[in-house]
Amino acid sequence: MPRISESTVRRLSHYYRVLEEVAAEGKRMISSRRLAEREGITSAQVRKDLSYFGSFGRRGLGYSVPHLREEIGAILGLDRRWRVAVVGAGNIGSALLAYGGFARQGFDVVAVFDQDARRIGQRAGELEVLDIGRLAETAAEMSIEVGVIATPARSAQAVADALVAAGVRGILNFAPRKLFVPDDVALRSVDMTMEFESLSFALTQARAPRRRRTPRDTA
Amino acid sequence: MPRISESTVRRLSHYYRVLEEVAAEGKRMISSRRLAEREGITSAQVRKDLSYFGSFGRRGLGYSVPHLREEIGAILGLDRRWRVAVVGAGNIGSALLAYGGFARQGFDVVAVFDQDARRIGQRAGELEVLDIGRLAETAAEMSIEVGVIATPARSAQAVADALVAAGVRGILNFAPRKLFVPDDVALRSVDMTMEFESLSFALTQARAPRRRRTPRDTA
DNA sequence: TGTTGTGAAGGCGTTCACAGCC
DNA sequence: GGCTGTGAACGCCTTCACAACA
Repeated sequence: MPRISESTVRRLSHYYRVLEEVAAEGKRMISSRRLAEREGITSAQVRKDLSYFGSFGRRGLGYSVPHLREEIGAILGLDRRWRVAVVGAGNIGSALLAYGGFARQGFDVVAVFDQDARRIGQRAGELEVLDIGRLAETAAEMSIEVGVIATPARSAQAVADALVAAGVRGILNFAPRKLFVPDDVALRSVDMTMEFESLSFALTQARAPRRRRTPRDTA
Repeated sequence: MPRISESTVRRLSHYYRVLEEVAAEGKRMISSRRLAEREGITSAQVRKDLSYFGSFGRRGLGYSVPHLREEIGAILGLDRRWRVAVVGAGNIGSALLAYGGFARQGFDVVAVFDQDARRIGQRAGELEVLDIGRLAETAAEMSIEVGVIATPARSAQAVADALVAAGVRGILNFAPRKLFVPDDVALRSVDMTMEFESLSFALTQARAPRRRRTPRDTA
C-alpha cells in the first residue's frame, strides 16, 4: 500500500458521509460517478482513492453501499473508541465539550484540564476541571490516548509536550500555532485564525464577477 | 501575478503571526531562514511565497520586520473590516459569538439568525436572534458581506443559497457538508467531523514507533 | 452498454541551486 | 560572507483513457 495523502483521507470522510445518506435512502448500489458528484470531484478520483485500499467495486455495477460503508469505516478506524482529554476549559474548550460531536466520532472525553485556579474544581459538562499542572501524571494514570488542545497559543507547545510525555498517541490542536511533536504522534490542527485570514484574502483579491457555478463531475 | 495556491495563503498567515511575535520582541530584520524554522518549512518556500507578491527583502540583509508585516497584512486584506451574519445560534454559533476571534480578524458580527422559534427574539451576545426565514431580505438590508454558517448539515446548502441571494461576497462554513456557490463568492470550510476522522485514520494506521522529531529547515 | 481498476500523462506545488546584490 | 529572488528540476497528486469485466 502506497503512502496515503491527507487529501485522500479527507475525501474518504466525504465518501463515508455520502454513503450514510445514500444508505438512509435505501439505495443498495452506487457508482463512482454518483459518489463524486455530491462532493464536486471526478469519478476517477473516487476510484483511485478507493483502489489504494482494495477492489471494493464490481465492474458494470458500481459499489455496494453497505459494504463500501463498512470498508471505509474500518479504514478510518471508526469502529473503535478513544479516551480523550481536553486541555483548556475556556471558550473553545467549553464549546467542544457542549458540541457533542466527539462521541459520535468515537472520541470519549474523560478528562478536562485548565490552568486557571478559579476554573479548577468547577464542572465542565459532566466532568470536573482538573489542574493542568498535573496533566502529565494524571493523563498517564487515566490512560488518555488523545489530547485536544484548546488553550491560548502561547501555552500550546508546552501542553503538547506534556501530552506526549503522558503517552498520548494523537493530538487535535485548536490553538493558532504550529506544533512540533514526535512523528509517531498523530497531529491535526484546526486553525480558525488561518481560515479567517484565508477568507479575508479571497475577499480582497476577488475580481471579475462571473456568477458561474463550481464545475461538477462530467465524466 | 500567478494564481496563488491555498497553501501559500495559509503560510502567509503563519508568516504574519511570526512577524507579530518578532516585532513584539523588538527585532527589526528577519531572514527567510528564521521565518521558516518557526513554522517547520524551508527558507526557499518562504522566499518563493513572498516573491509572488513582490520583492520585499534585501539581499544579504533579510526582510524588514515592520515593513513585511504591513505588506502581508495588506495582501491578506487585514486592513479593512467586514460586516458578518452568523446563521445558526446553537452550540457552534454561540461558541463563535463568545469566541471573540472574529473582531480581531476584521470581521464584525452584526446579525444572528436561527430557525428555532424558541430561539428567535432571544439574546446571543449583544445581538437579538432574528428569524432565518427573513435571512435573504434582512441580510441585504443590513449590507451583510460575509455569512457564517453554523447550522446542521441538512440546511447548510439552503442557507448558503439564501446568503448568496442576499449578495454576500464570502461564506465561512462550519457545517459538515460540501457547499456549492457561484465562483465569485469566496468559500472556506472548517469541517471538524473530517478532522476527527482524519485523526482517527492516522491513529489507526500508526505503526513502527520511532520517536523522532519533525525535521526543521536545514538550509 | 455500463462501470471499475489502473498505467500513463499532465499539472501543480515544493525544493534545489545559483546568479545577483548587500 | 550573508541572503534574496527565481528558473529549472523534482515529486506528488489528479486526470486521462482504456483494458477488463458484468
